[in-house]
Amino acid sequence: MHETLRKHLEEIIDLTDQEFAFVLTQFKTKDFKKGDFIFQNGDLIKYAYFIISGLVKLIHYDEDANEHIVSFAMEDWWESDFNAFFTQSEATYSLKCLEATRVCYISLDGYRKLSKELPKMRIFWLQKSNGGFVSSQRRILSLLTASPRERYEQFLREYPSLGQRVSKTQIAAYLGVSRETLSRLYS
Amino acid sequence: MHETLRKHLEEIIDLTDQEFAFVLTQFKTKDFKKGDFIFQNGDLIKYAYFIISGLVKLIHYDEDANEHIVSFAMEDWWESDFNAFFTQSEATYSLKCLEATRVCYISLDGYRKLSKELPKMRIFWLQKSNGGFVSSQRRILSLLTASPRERYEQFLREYPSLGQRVSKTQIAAYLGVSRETLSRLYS
DNA sequence: GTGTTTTTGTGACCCAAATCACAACTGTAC
DNA sequence: GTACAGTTGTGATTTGGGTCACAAAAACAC
Repeated sequence: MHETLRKHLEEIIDLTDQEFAFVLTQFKTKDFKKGDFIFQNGDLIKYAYFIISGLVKLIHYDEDANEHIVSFAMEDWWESDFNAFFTQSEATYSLKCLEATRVCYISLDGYRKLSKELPKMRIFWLQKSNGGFVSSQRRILSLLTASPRERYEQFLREYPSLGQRVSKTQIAAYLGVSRETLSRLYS
Repeated sequence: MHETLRKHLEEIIDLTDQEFAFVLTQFKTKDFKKGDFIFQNGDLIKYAYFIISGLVKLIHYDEDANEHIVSFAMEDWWESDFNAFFTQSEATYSLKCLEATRVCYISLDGYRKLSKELPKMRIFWLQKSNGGFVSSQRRILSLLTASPRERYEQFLREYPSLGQRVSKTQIAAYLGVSRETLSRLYS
């Protein structure tokens, strides 16, 4: 099971068995059921989560309790309220499971310890962070320029598997359109 | 003049005079006039830019040649088409000066050399990258949830100086609304 | 299985924002 | 100074997408 994590790390950096064993000392594993919250808006965020299996959504509730999806995350992705994690403060987002999900999670201390004792982890995290930044900018551009139909097509192109795995209601909340508008796009 | 860069780095990491001197060997400086392009859509992106003074916009042109502003960047900010920079490929964005602008720029080789010889530079870049990611997510949320008026207010709160420095037309292209709609917000 | 909740499609209606158009008001160049 | 380009406000008109409402179809619980 930890092989998933190892393979993920080794896409970017090489690790000896000892090094990986050390990495693992900083992680714990936990299972969540469909519908569970990994954390909620207002919680103190102690951990960053690596998803071994399953599917989650990072959401924000507006004043009218409408849900907006900041991102989906599935197998092999990292997720957290990273602002709250790095500043060890309270979440403005919530993380909710769309499927039964298994995660490995690490504390900020663990994160720092790994960075310090195993400097190549910083290379790993830097690359992940850059990747996240670049894809956020792509999403901003999509929201600025594209019509609902185009956004939906981009979404399907970018995450083909999610087209099936996730309800239209969820996709609509991710694209920033109403459920009804999304429904009418392909009719 | 290089003091701007040094102070900026030292907000995150400490540097000796020698270390900073080494950092400087990897940078060059260049001046641009108002209206100049630092790079354009299609250019091979060799550099990342640190802005010493001035103001630029990172833009994308859609099929109808309408301009959409992905981000503004001013004194003390980094900017580039980071995807193109890290993969040494062609820009999908353009970077244009809204004011006369002086930049320090660094190549990907320089970036790597610095990271290697001065590992704390990785700490610096990781922190910058995380910051960029977090603020992009905030912008995504704003585009998903907020009305044009709210987005404008958030913009003024986040970048009070830009409210004066930048024309309404530019702000509208950043907020994703038409010039006319923005104009009607405060009348 | 049956009953209940969630998801999806579709119609009717409405409104916020886009678009088009024009005039007044900056600048800034020479 | 005059000329010219860019910026801003504001009206008239259109339209894409939101909202409300309801029914069919899946998914889930027990």
